[in-house]
Amino acid sequence: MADTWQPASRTARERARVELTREIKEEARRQLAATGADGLSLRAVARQLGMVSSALYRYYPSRDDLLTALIIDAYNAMGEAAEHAAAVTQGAPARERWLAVCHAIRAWAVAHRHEYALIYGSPIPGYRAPQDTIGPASRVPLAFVGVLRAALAAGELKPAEGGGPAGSRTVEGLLADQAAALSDALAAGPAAASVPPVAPELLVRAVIAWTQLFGMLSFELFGQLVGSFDPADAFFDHAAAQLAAFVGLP
Amino acid sequence: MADTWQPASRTARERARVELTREIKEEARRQLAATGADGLSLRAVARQLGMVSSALYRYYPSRDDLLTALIIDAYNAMGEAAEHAAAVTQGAPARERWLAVCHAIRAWAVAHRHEYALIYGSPIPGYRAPQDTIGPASRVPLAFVGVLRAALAAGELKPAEGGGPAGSRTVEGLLADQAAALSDALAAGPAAASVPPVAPELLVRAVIAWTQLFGMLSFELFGQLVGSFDPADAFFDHAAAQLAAFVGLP
DNA sequence: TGTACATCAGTGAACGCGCGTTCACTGATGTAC
DNA sequence: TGTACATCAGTGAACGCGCGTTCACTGATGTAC
Repeated sequence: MADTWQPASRTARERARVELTREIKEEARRQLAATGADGLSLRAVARQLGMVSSALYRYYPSRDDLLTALIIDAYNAMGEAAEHAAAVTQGAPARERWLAVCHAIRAWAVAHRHEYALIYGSPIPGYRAPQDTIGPASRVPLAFVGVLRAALAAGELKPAEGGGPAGSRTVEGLLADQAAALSDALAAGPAAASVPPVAPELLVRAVIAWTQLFGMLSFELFGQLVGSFDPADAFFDHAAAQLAAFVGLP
Repeated sequence: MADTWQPASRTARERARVELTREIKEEARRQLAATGADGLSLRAVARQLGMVSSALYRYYPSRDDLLTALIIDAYNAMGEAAEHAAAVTQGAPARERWLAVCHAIRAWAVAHRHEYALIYGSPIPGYRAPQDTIGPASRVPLAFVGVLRAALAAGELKPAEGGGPAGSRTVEGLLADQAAALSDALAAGPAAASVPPVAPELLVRAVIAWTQLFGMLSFELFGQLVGSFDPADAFFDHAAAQLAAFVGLP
């Protein structure tokens, strides 16, 4: 699922190349974790690996390509954490699964703050993300959608209604269009097939929950909660529960 | 409210110093807006101002001090936008005021993306925020609290209840302690006096709303919504309305 | 199995760049008598 | 009002640093006959 495997890299050269490509990326990730994205320098990576900086160009054509590899890996790692939580709780009540995914994501983020910042923090100046990142980036939201779909299929999900005290705000206008388009894209997606479609109203709620979740994470990791809910565990638990209720999983 | 004024800076030297200190900061802000925080270089600022880089050290003892000044200014600018929206809508229904503050914050953020990233994006590596930032940083949350307090006093606010379909999750344990401490801090704060205290339950809801709001902003400004609700206006409006309902302003 | 040639990984030097900060200096502005 | 001294803004050169990327090269690994 993660890396594509050459059956058994034929020549020693090929084996060495695969290995070094991985080692370079791993050393880069180590430096990223220690210093953050701007602390990442090709020269430092090469130094640590005992090679000369120009040698790295045999493996990554530029610093940006190395960064891209790290970004994709980070998205995949977090996506895998989310998917794993969903898979492990298959069959459990949807609310439990939802919470499990939330917590898995937070756990990953807390354990990989700099990688989190790399993908969800301020954009890196001068860096433009290539198309290859959008697949990995959507694994997290898709994990949530998966849980919601299963809940729908099992009839566990209260139809999006009664969110605020005055009941649900209706989704209309441009927002409805965007939601419908997104819903169509999901229906056409790979994992779709014969699962129930997600109503625009629910989809909007899911996206709200998604932004809320990452808003909390960014605040926690970037130090915005220091004066208030600093050890954020209790706050996060509570908010995640509210979110579950919000998407229809009381 | 913003800057302290020398009655009428006595000597020409003093006047020049005040002015240049401001000009340096403004040029720095211009470069920040153009390139982002790591694009900010003392030498470039000096160049643009027609002086030699070492001259800046008469005004700011180091790059970090200049950065700090920009950060404080950014917090103050956004805080002022929020406070202004609250002030202008004084007397209006609380829900309207809430939405006005949300929109004012977004408007500022969209118009000042790089300044937004400076204060709400990934922490700058090697930079530690001094104490002076926490006052300005809390103006936005305090603006929300102010609106909620007024709503409480006017009896407009439905007591925090019925958030999710299954009713409000209760606030207990460590979370309750943290909320109580925060509530006390607010009661002891400057703008408090004879206004009604904010119940922990409500406070937690307010903080959830706060994180949600900035979660959306970060996603919008940092490009995470590109595939879904890209022109985010409709989505933001909808979510802000949901948030108002969530804190008890249907 | 052995030789001749092609491929490719890694080297080392260099290019060209920009940065933050320090320091001894000069000349103008301010102050005290 | 005028002079003597102190304060301070701005200069220019320098220190010391690190970076991404290019390029001609060498020597080892792989391939074809």
